[in-house]
Amino acid sequence: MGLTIYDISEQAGVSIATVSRVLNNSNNVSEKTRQKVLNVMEASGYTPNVFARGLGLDTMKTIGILCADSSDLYLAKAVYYLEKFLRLNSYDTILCCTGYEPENKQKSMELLLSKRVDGVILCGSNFLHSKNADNEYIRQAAKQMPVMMLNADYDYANVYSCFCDDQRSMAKATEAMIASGHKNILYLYNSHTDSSNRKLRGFVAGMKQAGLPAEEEYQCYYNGNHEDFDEMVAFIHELKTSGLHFDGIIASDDALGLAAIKYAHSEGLAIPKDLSVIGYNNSLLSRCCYPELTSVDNRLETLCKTLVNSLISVLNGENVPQKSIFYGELIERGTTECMQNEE
Amino acid sequence: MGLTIYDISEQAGVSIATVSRVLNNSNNVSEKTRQKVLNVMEASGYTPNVFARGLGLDTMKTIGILCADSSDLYLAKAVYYLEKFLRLNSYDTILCCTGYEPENKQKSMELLLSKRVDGVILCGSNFLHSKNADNEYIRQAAKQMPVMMLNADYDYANVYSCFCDDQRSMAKATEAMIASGHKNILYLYNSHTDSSNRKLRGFVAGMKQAGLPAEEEYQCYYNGNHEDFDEMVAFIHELKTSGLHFDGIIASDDALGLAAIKYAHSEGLAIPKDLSVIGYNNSLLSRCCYPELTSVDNRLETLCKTLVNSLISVLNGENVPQKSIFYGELIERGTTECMQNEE
DNA sequence: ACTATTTCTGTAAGCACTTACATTCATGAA
DNA sequence: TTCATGAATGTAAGTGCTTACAGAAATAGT
Repeated sequence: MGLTIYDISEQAGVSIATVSRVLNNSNNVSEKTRQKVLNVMEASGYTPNVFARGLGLDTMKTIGILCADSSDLYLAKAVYYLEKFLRLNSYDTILCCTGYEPENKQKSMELLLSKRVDGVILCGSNFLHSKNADNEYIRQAAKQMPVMMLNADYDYANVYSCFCDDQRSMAKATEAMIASGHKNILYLYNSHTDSSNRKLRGFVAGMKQAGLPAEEEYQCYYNGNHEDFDEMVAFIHELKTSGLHFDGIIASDDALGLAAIKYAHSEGLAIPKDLSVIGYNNSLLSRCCYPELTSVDNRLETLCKTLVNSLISVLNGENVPQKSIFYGELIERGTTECMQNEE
Repeated sequence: MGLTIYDISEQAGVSIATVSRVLNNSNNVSEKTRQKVLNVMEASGYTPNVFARGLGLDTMKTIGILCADSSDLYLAKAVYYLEKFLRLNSYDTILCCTGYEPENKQKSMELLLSKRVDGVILCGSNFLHSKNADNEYIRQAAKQMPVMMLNADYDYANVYSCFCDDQRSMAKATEAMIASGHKNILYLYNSHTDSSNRKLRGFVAGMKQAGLPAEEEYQCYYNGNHEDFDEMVAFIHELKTSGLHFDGIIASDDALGLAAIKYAHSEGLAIPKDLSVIGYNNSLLSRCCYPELTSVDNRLETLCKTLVNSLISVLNGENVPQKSIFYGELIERGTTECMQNEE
C-alpha cells in the first residue's frame, strides 16, 4: 500500500539507504543526490510510513497528555497550549481523558506507556494523590519516560514539575482583600489537590500575616457539581444561614467566585461594597459576569510553554531544572475595590 | 528494548505465531495454550510494540481530531466527548488544533494523513469553506480514509456528516421569541461557517413564518474577538446608536447572548421585559449569568456519540448513513418569558 | 482400527524503514 | 602517477509483529 522507500530509490537511481538518509537529514549525502531524491519524493507525493519508522527509531515523536476532563474550562486551555507548543516542536499529541477516579488515571497511564509515547504530561494537580502509595503509577511511568507535571509538585527522578506558587498568589490575594477593608473572609474551595492545598495554605498565611484569625469554619469545602451554579449558590446560602458572617469571599476557582456573585445578586448585596469576591484562574468566567470578577492569573500559557520546552530538552538529553516555578498575578476587576481609589 | 513476542513464545514453549494469535484474539488457539501464553504475558508484564503491530496491520487504531481551537468552550466539550467515545472503542485520539486559517487546516490534515491515522474527524463547521475549491483537502483526505464532519454538512463519498438541524432550531427559537411578544429582533452572529449560515436561514424563516420582515440590517455580523465581552457589548451599543430598534436579541452563540445581557445591564434594561435574549449551544456560559440565558441545546453529546459509532462502523466495513441529523431543543431560562406564564 | 475432517501449531515470508559495515569514488599529497 | 584519506553510496541485517501456508494432532465417521 502506498509508495515505499524502494519506489523512490528506484526512480531516483540510488539505494534505499540513501533515500533513508535524505529522509533523516543525514549529512553524508551529496547535495546533488539529495536534491534528486527530494524531487522524486515531491513529484510522487511520497510520505514515509510512521510504523516502519517507529520500529527502527523506537520513537513516534508523540507525547501523551493525561487530563481528567478536557472540557473543563481551565484544562481545555491547558491542553490547547500544550498541543500548540508540542506541535511547534514537531511532536504529536495523544489526548487521554481519565476522569477523576484514581484507578482510571493509572489505567490510562498504562495505556499510554504501552503506546510507546516519548513522554507523558499530567495536566492538572489532580493527578497527585494524597496517599503516596496512590502515586506509584507516576513513579513507574517515570522509569520508562519523562513525566511532566503541570500545576503539581512532585519529587522524583525523571519527573519534572511546572507550576505557579499558588500559596504566594493566594496570600497576596488575601492581603489585597484585607487591605481594601474586608476582614471577615470566607474561603471556598472544591478539591483536595496539591494545588488546592497550596492555595488554602496561602489564604491562611495571608490572614495570619494581617493578624487575623484563620478559623477553620471559614474555610469551606464545596463538594458538589463543578458546573452547577445553583448548587454552589445554595451552598453559600447555607453557610450564611448557619451563622457565618463574611463581607468577602475568596474562591479557589472562578466558578465558585461566580457563584459568590450570583449569591450576592440573589441576596441584594452590593458588590464590592457589601461583598468582595476574588476568584482564581482568570478564566473566561471572570469576564462574563457583572461586575467582572477579580481573579488570579496563574500564567497558564507561560507554564505550558516552559513545560513543553523542558520536555523537549529532556528528550534531547539536555539538563533541565526539575522544577520551574512562576508567580501568579492578581487581576483586579469590579468585585474588589481597587487599592488606588478606595472609597 | 523491552520484551518481544519471541521472549514470550520461548517462556511459554510455543511459537511466535501462537503468541501473535493470542494477541489478536484469533480463535484458532486451544484454550489451554491461550491461558498458558496469557499467564506468561501477565507475569512478565509484556506489552506488544505498537510500531511493529502497525507495520503488519497498517492501522494504529488511532483517529485524528482536527479542531480549530480546543480551548473554545464548545469545541472543548466536543473533543472531550469524541475522545471519550473513541476510547470506549479502543481507539486513540491524536489531537490537532489548526487555528482558523484555511491553509493551516489543510496542512494539519496532510500531517494527520501522513501519520496514517485510521480516520479523521473535523470538529466544527469552520472546516467547510464557502469556496468549493478550498474544500479540496477534504476530498483528498476522503480518498484515503473516512472523514467525519461534526456540525457540518458535506456531500462526498466517504465523508460522513453528523449535525443538528440548526435552521429548524433557530426558526423555533425565533418563533418562541415572537410568541412571547418581542417582534423587533436583532440577530447577531460571529462567523460564516456552514452551521452559522443554517442558523441565519432559520432566523429568517422564523420571521417570515410569523409574517414579520427579516430586514438585513437587523442581521448583524460581529467580527471581533470571540472572548472579549466588552467589545461585543460595544458592538451592540453601536447598533443601537446607529438607529436600530429592538426588544429582542437572538445570538448564534452563548458568548454573544451573554454580551447582550451585559448590554442590557449597562443600559438599565430589564430582562426579559425590555429585552429578551436567546443564545445558542446551551454552554456553561448560559448558566453563569443573571438572569440565566435561554439557549438552544444542540445535543452535542448525542452528536459525538453517533459520529464515533458511525466511524467505527465504517472502519469495520459496515454500511452507515452518510448523514445523521438531529433536532435541537430550546432550553428556556430567565432571559425570555416562559410561554406558559406570560405576563 | 483406519481414514477423512477439523482443529491447532509452527515455519517463514513479508511489512517499510534504519544503520553498521563494506565498498566505491574523488581529492589532494607525496 | 600512486596512495592515503575521507566523503558518498550500497549491502544486508536488524526492528517486532502478522499471516499465508504447511504440517501435526485431535476428533469424528465408518
